Amino acid sequence: MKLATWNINSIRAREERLLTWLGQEKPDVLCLQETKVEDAGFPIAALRKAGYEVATFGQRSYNGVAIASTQPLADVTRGLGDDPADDEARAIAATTHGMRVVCVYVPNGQDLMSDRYPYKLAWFRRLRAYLDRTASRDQPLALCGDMNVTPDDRDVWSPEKWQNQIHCSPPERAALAELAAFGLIDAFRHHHGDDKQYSWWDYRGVAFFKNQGLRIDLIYLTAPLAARCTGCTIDRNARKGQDASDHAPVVAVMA
DNA sequence: ATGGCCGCTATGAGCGGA
Repeated sequence: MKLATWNINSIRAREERLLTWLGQEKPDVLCLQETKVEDAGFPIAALRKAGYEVATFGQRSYNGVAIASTQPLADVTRGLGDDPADDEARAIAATTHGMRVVCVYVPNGQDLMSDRYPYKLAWFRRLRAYLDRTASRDQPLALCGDMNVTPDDRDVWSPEKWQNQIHCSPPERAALAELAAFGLIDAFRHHHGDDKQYSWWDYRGVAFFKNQGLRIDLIYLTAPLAARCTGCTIDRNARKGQDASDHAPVVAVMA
């Protein structure tokens, strides 16, 4: 069973690329972030034609998450369910292929002085509370998505340049660690020792060519799923060429 | 030191992204 996550950076701008990738990689479940479209504009028919059921939680212009699966999606929930005033579409969950799948797009935070920074840190606490409230570390659960934080310096092309910058600040890393303390294993790190591989590269300049990236797109697995996980890879090829998202897909394989 | 690219929008410049 193949489980993937991909910050697609606009589902409408990336539809053809996504369908090509699905045809090549054939994941059983795919979590999408930054779909950037309201649900009515999501290309559900095209995905259905490709063999996927889809649950969406979108909004205009920004954010937006979705889960696609080759099997039915049950018990779909949208948002974190704790704050009706927060209308940012950043979380969707569903049960499929015998596991609970939680797909998230964590707030970027902009910079450490922005009011988006405390919102980001609070969002991590809310996500942890959501897991505590709705799930168990003993169930097969995958938390996938764009965490917008590098877990540690192995996930940063230049820790010196990025020290205390957004995505790398100690409070963000502590918030991510506190989330993982729910009982989650970073599938990529679990299988790759100290490898420096990235899932995002800046569009500007030669960042991708020079492999100046960050690993911020993660697949977290509870122990029952991690025990079945035989590998986790970052599909750097999907970042190549014209009209690529600035993020690469991350793929985990479960026996 | 700064910006460099990209997608979005009751677009034509500004915002957010990371």
